[in-house]
Amino acid sequence: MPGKKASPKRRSGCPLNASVEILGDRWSLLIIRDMMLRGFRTYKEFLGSYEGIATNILADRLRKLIAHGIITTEKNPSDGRKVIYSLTPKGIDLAPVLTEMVLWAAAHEDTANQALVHAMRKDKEKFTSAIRQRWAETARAPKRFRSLRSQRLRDVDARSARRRQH
Amino acid sequence: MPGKKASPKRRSGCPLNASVEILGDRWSLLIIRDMMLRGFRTYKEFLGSYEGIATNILADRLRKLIAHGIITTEKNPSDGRKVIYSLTPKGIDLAPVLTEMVLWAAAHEDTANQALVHAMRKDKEKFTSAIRQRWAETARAPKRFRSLRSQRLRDVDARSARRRQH
DNA sequence: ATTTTTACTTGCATTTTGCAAGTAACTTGT
DNA sequence: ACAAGTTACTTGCAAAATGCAAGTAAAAAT
Repeated sequence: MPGKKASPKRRSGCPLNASVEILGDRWSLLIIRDMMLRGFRTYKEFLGSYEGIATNILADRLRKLIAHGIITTEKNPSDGRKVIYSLTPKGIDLAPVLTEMVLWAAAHEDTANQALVHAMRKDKEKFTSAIRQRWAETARAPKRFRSLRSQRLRDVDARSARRRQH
Repeated sequence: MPGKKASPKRRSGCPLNASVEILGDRWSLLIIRDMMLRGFRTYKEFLGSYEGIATNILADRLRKLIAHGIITTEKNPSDGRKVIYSLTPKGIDLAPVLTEMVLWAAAHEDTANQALVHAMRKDKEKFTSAIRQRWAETARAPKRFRSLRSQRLRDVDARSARRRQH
């Protein structure tokens, strides 16, 4: 397998350890969520997400996700300021991880977003393949991300407006 | 639902955010792994695990996992020094999360433990229910944890001996 | 030409992590 | 009974990661 490279200093060869070293922080998976479920593709969108990531942390996490081959960047040809972030196949493959984490929390913690949870619980396979499908579409036509609306993270959708002003 | 309590200050109601706030660090899921897959139940065993967690961090993580209802403690009646840690149903329900994280890393990173990965990939349902089953057994008879041997994390099993001496 | 937008970087305080060295309660060996 | 482990931690301190506010450069809009 050509793409598989071992990180120079990993604590162990255990696959779970690899996952935890790559994704085990408070922000990386939320960025993936925003891309996968909300169709976010720009720095500004990530910054505006409800949980309120700090700009330096966001830059750092995006850099690391790129380094791990989970996302890629390209310039927006119609607007030279914008950088478009996309999920790679490796990134899209995180859908099942995300799904299980959502279902676990929904089952055991007090959380919002019942619509999303129901959709996931009803048919995991269908849900993850829908994400895959939708992402493949938007890769060609980056604008349309409408079809997921009804299943989106409502509380996050509600107001992305809680960002610190300066 | 009686058991579901919201953490006082959570960044958002999104279930993924809840998971990430509870499990999103470099150690918590490794402790769960050691309990679930290796049958570890004491502080000393966790300390000796291959990745080499620091003792103060371990104490902190165990405290937090208890606070979140993922594990519980009881004293070993035959040896008053020992504390026995056990997974709660909430903790056992992390098996699918763990499984997907293992499969993701196995697919995209250079990792060891092909036996475990094959077993998981072949039949996820079977694997997680086997863990559930096995844990239910060991809850009654804490000693026997033999049946998982063949599927265990080999590199972790290999030598738990790399602990810093002082 | 000036202002605004976008994607960042920089500096600094706070928090978390990691390492080494204790310590208290209990058990084991003599 | 008593010294010597064992076990499950705690404490102190240095290093790294995080979070906040402010700044900057390039491109676009006015």
